[in-house]
Amino acid sequence: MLQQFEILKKAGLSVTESRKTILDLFFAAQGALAHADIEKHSSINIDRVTVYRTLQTFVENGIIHQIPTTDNTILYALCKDSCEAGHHHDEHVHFICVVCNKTNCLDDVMVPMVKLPNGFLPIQTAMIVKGTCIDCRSPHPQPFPQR
Amino acid sequence: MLQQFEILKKAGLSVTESRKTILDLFFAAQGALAHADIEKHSSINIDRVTVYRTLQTFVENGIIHQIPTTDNTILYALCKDSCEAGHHHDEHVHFICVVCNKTNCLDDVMVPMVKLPNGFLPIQTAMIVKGTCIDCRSPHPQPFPQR
DNA sequence: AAATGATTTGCAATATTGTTGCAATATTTT
DNA sequence: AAAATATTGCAACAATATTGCAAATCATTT
Ligand SMILES: [Mn+2]
Ligand SMILES: [Mn+2]
Ligand SMILES: [Zn+2]
Ligand SMILES: [Zn+2]
Repeated sequence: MLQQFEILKKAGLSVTESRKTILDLFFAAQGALAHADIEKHSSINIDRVTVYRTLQTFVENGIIHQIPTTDNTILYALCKDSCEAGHHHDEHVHFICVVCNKTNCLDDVMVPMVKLPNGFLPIQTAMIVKGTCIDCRSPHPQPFPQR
Repeated sequence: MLQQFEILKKAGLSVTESRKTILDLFFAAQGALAHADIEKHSSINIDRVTVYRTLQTFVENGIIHQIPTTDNTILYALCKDSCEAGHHHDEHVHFICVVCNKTNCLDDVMVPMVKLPNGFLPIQTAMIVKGTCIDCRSPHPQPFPQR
């Protein structure tokens, strides 16, 4: 209830209904969200355009980070406190379950360093692991794929 | 001239003009290609739909592989010989230059292993490094961004 | 609390990107 | 060369993304 307010304030952004609502969705979500997940969420009625602009603003201000995918989609997930505008600090591994399609931030698994050939100067590294999550291999798996 | 023919034959695919032409593009390219790069290539006149279907077929048959991105796009690059239908074998690092936007397969840089928390069973791992390439830091940089 | 100015939002219009069915064409097999 | 099979292009459609602008909301000042 108060948390979104603080995050937006800290980022120097106006505190609007849309932004609070979308932040809420991220807090409630068990994994990363795509634009479509937000737009099509049942209990929400925010214009597509506003969703686009909000996500962009949040990325630019270090509130959420992007996760690359291989399906013409971008996933977004909440940043940790350490992220700042322009300079993200979340080089953790992302895990995409190929069964339920849920994407987890493995906040405790850092992306390992890797030695690049001469001439390539790294700025940021992403690591995406595809596989199966525990829910999808347990005796009582999720009945349906998520996305 | 003969190479595309062999690749298509080996994959058990019909050898068609479109497929040979698109394969040519990949051989000529200095980096990975997006759908749009192919569709809009000057010296080519293949229907959008055919490009979609060709890329899909090539991926399914281990001729090209996908590279995840963070801009509602999928990049594609030629596979090495070791790739087979259904089972790709190219867990190498990909480098995206943030200046010229060229994407390189670093074929010799393997994606490092990483220990996951309990319950996450990995199948495939991707690693994308963003940074600047040598061309874009040399005294005579590329005049214009590519994409 | 009301007024002011700055920012954000929704709408409409448009552009771009992706999907599907089907007939015409090209390729492979006989 | 003919038959069988697979691919292509077109058309229609669906989904996704971008832009300008007026109305509404939010922050700041009085
Ligand atoms: Mn994350
Ligand atoms: Mn590659
Ligand atoms: Zn799962
Ligand atoms: Zn470059």
